[in-house]
Amino acid sequence: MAHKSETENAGAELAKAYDFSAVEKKWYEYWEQQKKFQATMDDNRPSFSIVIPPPNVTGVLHVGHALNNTLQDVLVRFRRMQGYNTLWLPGTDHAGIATQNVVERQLAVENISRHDIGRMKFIERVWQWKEESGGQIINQLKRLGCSCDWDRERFTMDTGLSRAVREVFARLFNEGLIYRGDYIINWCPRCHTALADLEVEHEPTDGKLYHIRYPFTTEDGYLVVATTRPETMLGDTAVAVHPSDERYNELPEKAVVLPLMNRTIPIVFDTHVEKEFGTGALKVTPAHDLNDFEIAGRHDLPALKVMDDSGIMNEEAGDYAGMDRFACRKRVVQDLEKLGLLEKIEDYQHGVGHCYRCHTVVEPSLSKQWFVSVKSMAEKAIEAVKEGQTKIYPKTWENTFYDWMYNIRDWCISRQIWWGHQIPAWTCDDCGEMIVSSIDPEECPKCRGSNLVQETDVLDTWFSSALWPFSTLGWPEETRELSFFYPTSVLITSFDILFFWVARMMMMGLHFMKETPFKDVYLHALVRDAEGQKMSKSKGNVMDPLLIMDKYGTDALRFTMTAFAAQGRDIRLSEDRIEGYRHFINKIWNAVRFALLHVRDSKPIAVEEIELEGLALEHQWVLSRTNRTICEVHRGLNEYRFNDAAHALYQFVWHEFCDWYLEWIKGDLYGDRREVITTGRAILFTVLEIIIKLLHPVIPFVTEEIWAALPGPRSSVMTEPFPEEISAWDNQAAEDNAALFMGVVTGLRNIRSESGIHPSAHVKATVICPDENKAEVLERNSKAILALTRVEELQILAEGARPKGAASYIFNEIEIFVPLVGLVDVEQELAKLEKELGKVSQQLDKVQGKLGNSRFLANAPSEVVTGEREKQETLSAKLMKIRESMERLKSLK
RNA sequence: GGGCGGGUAGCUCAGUUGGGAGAGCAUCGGCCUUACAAGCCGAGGGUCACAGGUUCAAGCCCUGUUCCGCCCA
Repeated sequence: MAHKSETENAGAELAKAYDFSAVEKKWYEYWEQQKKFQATMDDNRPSFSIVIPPPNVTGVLHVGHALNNTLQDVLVRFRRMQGYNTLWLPGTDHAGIATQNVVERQLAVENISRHDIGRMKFIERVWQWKEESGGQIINQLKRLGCSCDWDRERFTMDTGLSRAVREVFARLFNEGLIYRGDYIINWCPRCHTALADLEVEHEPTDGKLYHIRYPFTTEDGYLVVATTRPETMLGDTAVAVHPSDERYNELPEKAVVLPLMNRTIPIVFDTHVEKEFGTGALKVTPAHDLNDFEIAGRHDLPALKVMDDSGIMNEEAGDYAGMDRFACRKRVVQDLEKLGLLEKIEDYQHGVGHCYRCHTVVEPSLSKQWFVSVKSMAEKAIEAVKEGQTKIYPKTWENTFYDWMYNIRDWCISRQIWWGHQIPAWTCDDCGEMIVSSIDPEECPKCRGSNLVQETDVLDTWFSSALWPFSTLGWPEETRELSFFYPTSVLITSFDILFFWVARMMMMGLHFMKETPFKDVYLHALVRDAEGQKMSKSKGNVMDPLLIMDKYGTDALRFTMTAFAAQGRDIRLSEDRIEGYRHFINKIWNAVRFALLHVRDSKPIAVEEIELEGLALEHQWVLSRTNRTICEVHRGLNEYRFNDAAHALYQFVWHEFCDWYLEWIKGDLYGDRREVITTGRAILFTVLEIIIKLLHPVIPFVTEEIWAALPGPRSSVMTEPFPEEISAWDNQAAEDNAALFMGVVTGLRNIRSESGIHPSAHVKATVICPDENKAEVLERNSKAILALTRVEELQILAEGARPKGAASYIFNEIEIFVPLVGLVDVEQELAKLEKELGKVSQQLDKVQGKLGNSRFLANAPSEVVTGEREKQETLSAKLMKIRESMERLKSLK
């Protein structure tokens, strides 16, 4: 046998433990350099595409990203290996408010505000910040191993996407689906901008419910209204009651005096008033409450703003002008108290809206804003899901999706900030004409004037994100990319942006591309800490994936994420789990080290060339198991059951390939029969290669390192064909026979362990197996049994006298004995058997109960009945053998 | 108030047309057996939240109760 010299690279010895740190960097650089991630566009291959949920340009990688992007990469690598034209398009989002906040904080250090430097300069600063420190997350995604096509990286503010945004805006405006108007919107007094309804987070807050008396104008008496925001009363223009509320059937007059302001305001009747709330009388503040605004519209009431954009009371607030809204609240309450107009104060828990960016309490406020009329688009999106053009996984989210889409309200898209896509609308200073256009107009189409002033508001960041699946592919141009990759294959994202993003992409995609943007949507869960708490900086329970990768390696993190990604359930992550999967990575590494000792001079057999007929049981078995694992991995990944795929791999690699197969074939490999050695090596090599390929999408780094160390010429495992089902390998008989073999081995090990026989002690064993075929299987594999159990001598008999002083184990109809000359602990053995007897007879009772039931026999399918009959036979045979064993032991006493 | 999800071993969770309760970790016992102590071998551990119903048969289907979590108003 010719040995290759130690210096040769292929098949070189691997280090004793896997050192991921050097390996990860090396391979990522290699992949990037070799352009392995680049999308292909071959006409004769199917396409698979994913657009990344663009992280905020201000973002840093958190565990949620790690989960999200691991799952995407698993699918992308899987499909790429399968030969699809695969595109994973990366990029970042300009994150209007968040980014503006970052740069404003920077300016604050220099003691300047954005207003000091003006809009142009400020935007320059933001771009400068973006170039210097934005997009850190891109490198962090690379660290995670993401195989994105980096040459196609996009940014929501880049030229192409900005063009798409303007195009969409202009078209929707011309179609009448974008309009501008005065409505109540959510205003953040800190960010100085409007927010969409979705951008407001409602938090249960312990507040007060103030009951305030509004006296009648001439008569004695008063109406009592209840409010949680008494400062808004300064802007009240009416009081409303329900027309069928008996308490207010006979009002002395139809007006009251607004306390503190001494203004007479009418009492109106409106069916939208909740009779059960408070006293049933509602103060109406049209400029600061959505419901009130709607009531005012029905009754033609004026709207009076009493607060400015910073939450400071304005001149309409009379004596309270200049006060902060919360200070004003206190003062108003004090003053009412003094006037004897405060009926009572109750503790009251209610949801208070906060800005999702800065957490300031949001103020509903009347304001002129731009809106998208989404009703008709929402209907199409609903239809697309109902018809299955887009499938949502897990399916349970479909209902939530419908529910929200049916109740959708127009989307406020204007933001009063500077960083973002400035709305492409101009007003002619000369004639007042409004011009909306995708390109900058040079003159007013109406009066030919050139004094055009552009709208200062910018668009909601989600407006540009909504276009992501087609704007990134070159729309509005009809590009080759669009024809290849739109609609995308699947969108993978977290459920918490189903409405923010997914729904809006659906609407825009259907509207402009006439086709849903993705065939599937997979919504994954939230990553929580070990206690199930949401991770947050303020709680201090965040786990930094970068530190995790430093400590345990990227592959360990990725495997953990994949293994825990069960549909519909949040992930509780703790370091213990990641550590556990690092052990798995190391296990693979060591299995390969072992294999390399043997396959160095071999090569794997081409799958179709394997002669299954004459193969030894261990090989037939492992091939059968390999094939089933291939199928399970396919199914798991096809159906987004990532955890199933990961568990199938873990179970097979560790507990079948390592624990059984490798131990089993040692006898072959270390034996002296050349053809046995050759076959053993070849099969081992074949299976090993399949395993590495199967694992690659989940754990790309270690598999690539291993792949390179395997003998033979080879390039990247990334571009190897992914293993497909090999149905010829499916072999139930081999699996049954292997189970028999394993049962006997386990029985012997059990006896050794339970009887306290030291692993190095020499023992002999007897197996009584009445079934000829089975006995023959055991006979053929008896050398392996000896090796795996460290038994010296094994007797396999069809029948015969059971040894008396022996420990025993009963496995189906097979009895296993290890004679313990004079050493057997009779009491202990009896106790063991007694326990076993109890278990078995309980099982038998259950089975006999069923078989004794005529309705069971009549109704159950025949294979179930047959199964129960077989079970009955096995169990009663076993029971008999246990009894016999016990008799023999008792005779020793 | 409305909707959704969950309650299965000590912990975290699988359990896909109803038909033998599973995994990982943890625990206990024994082992440095020539790939791996980041390992190997063996073992123990569950009224599947509770109550009822459908069925020959329920962790799974139906009804109710209860607790926890999330979303919306």
